[in-house]
Amino acid sequence: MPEGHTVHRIALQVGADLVGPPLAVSSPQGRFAAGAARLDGQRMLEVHAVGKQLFCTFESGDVLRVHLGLYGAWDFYGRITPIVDGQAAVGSMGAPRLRRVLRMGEDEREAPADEGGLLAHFPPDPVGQVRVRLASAESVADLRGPSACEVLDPQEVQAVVDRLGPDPASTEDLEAAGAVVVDRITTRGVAVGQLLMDQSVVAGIGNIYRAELLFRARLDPRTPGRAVPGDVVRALWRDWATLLADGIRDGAILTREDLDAEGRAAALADTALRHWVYGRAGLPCRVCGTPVVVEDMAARKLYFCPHCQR
DNA sequence: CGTTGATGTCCAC
DNA sequence: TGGACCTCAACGC
Repeated sequence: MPEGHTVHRIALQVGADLVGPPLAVSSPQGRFAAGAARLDGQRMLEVHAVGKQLFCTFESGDVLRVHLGLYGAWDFYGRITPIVDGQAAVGSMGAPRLRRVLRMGEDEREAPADEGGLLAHFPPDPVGQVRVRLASAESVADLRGPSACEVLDPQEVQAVVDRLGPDPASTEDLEAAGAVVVDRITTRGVAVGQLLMDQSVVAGIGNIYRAELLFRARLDPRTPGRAVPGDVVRALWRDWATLLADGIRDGAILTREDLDAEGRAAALADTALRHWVYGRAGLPCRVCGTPVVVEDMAARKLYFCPHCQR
């Protein structure tokens, strides 16, 4: 579920509803009891995402670092402020609603407000294994299934960030960041398909964005980094910035630029229509009709069109 | 109702 | 390189 766009959306949601007031921080599951006790009662001053990492800074200077791993998720309850223009902008007229979001899958699930009677009472009882609950008087965020959840000091945060490549959604100077990515790709003998997944090369790309970026560039994922022209890497970086911004806006990975408004709406409603090649092994390439290939690359599934991507 | 696999990363061998 | 982590939807029977 979580490629970079998801984590940036979570940062926006946490920022909208949990930054500011004193928070009750707990670990209903118990596995984060010590960390929760350290944060309990503090205000969150700031939250931001870098790549797939989420950082929440508290007034003591403690920073909560969360990585969702393969199947982590946040559930929000209570006041949930709309975060994105269009459907509903931060600070727009859109009224906050009682609902639940960000539950598994590429899609954000908005469950009926009364599902399972969860919202009959507020705050709702934790469901299942909740590693951390952040609760204000009006909003609750529950974290489940993360691969990382820990309290760091600012120096430790900096060390984590320093190990990450650029993230276009947390970088002011896109061109300078692009130069870093060009250097980190064009000097390596490793396949470009592997390098795009390497968070120390460029941050936030996961298996779907990897496959789709390479298709959009018509680039063979197996090409060694040093065999990819610098301007092609530069274009990949700019395309990543575009796709990431779209993903943060849409709450979904929709990479097809061939769709009209109606087609986009259909694709947002149906994962099977969203991608050029990801998840389409054996199905005809949407451009040339050649069956899409899937093969293993560094223990992950790699999808590509053997005709278009040469 | 049991099995499988997934948008990720780390660690031991 | 393979397993562990830890969760749940999708699928098969």
